[in-house]
Amino acid sequence: MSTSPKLALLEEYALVARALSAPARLMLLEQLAQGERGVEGLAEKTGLTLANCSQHLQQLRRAGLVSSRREGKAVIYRLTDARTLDLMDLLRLVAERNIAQVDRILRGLSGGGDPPEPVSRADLAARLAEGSVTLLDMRPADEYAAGHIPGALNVTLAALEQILPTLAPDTGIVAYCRGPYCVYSHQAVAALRKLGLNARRLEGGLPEWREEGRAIAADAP
Amino acid sequence: MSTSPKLALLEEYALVARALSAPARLMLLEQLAQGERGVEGLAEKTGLTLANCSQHLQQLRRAGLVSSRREGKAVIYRLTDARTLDLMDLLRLVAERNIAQVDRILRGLSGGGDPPEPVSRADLAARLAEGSVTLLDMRPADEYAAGHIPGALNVTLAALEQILPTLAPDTGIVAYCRGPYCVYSHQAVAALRKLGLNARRLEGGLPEWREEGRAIAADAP
DNA sequence: CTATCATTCAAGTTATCGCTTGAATGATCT
DNA sequence: AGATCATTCAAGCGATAACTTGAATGATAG
Repeated sequence: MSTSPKLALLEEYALVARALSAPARLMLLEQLAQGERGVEGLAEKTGLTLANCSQHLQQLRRAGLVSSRREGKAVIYRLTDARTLDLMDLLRLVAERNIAQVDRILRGLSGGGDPPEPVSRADLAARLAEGSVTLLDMRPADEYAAGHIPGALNVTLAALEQILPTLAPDTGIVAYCRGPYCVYSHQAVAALRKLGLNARRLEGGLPEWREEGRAIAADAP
Repeated sequence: MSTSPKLALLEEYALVARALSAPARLMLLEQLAQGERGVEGLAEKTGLTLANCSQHLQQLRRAGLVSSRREGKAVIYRLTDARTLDLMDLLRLVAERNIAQVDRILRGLSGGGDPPEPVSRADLAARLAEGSVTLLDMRPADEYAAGHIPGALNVTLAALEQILPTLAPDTGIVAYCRGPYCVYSHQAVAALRKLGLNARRLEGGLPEWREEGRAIAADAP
């Protein structure tokens, strides 16, 4: 045999890991976790050039993390299955627990202080049912339109202060965004707490919410 | 800020993935899953040169996957926690399900036919308790000595045929080795089935067995 | 069939990785 | 303290990865 089967297997496992080893590809996966998309849309969202984006996507496909189908002239990519999300999540978990630098960055995002515990998805669902919470969706408008948690208000970071007066002052605020890799909800919570408001992040983001089979609202396409 | 916090975070997550993206480092992790070890021992087991092995270990440490402590002049490395094992396992799972090449290699290891379903650890424990199984430990003798499943017979692949006559002919045979990355038990089962014996692999390996809190026997050190 | 559009391929450049070799630490032992 | 041993650092080499640019492919629309 040319190379031992054991090494051949390890090469393949390593290929999967290597696919996850570039920030650009992690960004692509985060986008795909929001829902399937064509190459051009992904390139635009991530700021990659078209050709570069296509190459990254092919690498992800070789690793089995994403799949694609043709639709007219467009090629639509999507996460192969929920295991891809699991892998990303575990990767993040290991980094958060074991790498000091990650802790520093997260602390910086929270404006220095200790960030409050995130709200679990079950908790949020319960509080939404009884109407005792203001829910903010911090993602770009097009992603909000493609699907969001029912009752969520779509706000950008920049517009955050402007909508504050319209909020009921005594309900808690929960912010969410794309998911655990996304920093928008961190930044929103930091900004709100600086203003003395009782704000917390949702644990995970929209993909995790959807994965659990919870309700999703979407604007007509 | 020099680079955005989001990118900085992704760089760190990517660092963890990159640590898993070289076959040499996966081998090191497989060894460390057996138990902690010094650099020299790891170099010997994996066939890496000392300096190279040390560099790989440092990369794993930067990623938070392994930790180290000094003991006299030796530096002992170990897996940081069970999450490292989880990550390796998920990596393998994605590769097995989504990469056709992996299937081909595994089929080749099983001698062409469809490999039989592995035996679960709970099943094995039950059958060991009632004595209705012959258990083979296919790892090198020193790893067997450092810890093995009680009642297991230590055999090398080469010596497999010689010990066959000593086995009770009507009990099932279960083989295990280092864990899911290890091919010894695959090869043992293929060889035994070729001889018409009822042999199956244990699901996972010793690290998973230990992780579940099951009994381990060890020779006196 | 030709034109068009989204995507992919191919070639080239710069940076990084994995490995080797030889020297430098840093903790023990006499 | 000096010698010894395990490990780490540093420099150098060949191979590979990421990104850019420009051309090729493949499906649709006219």
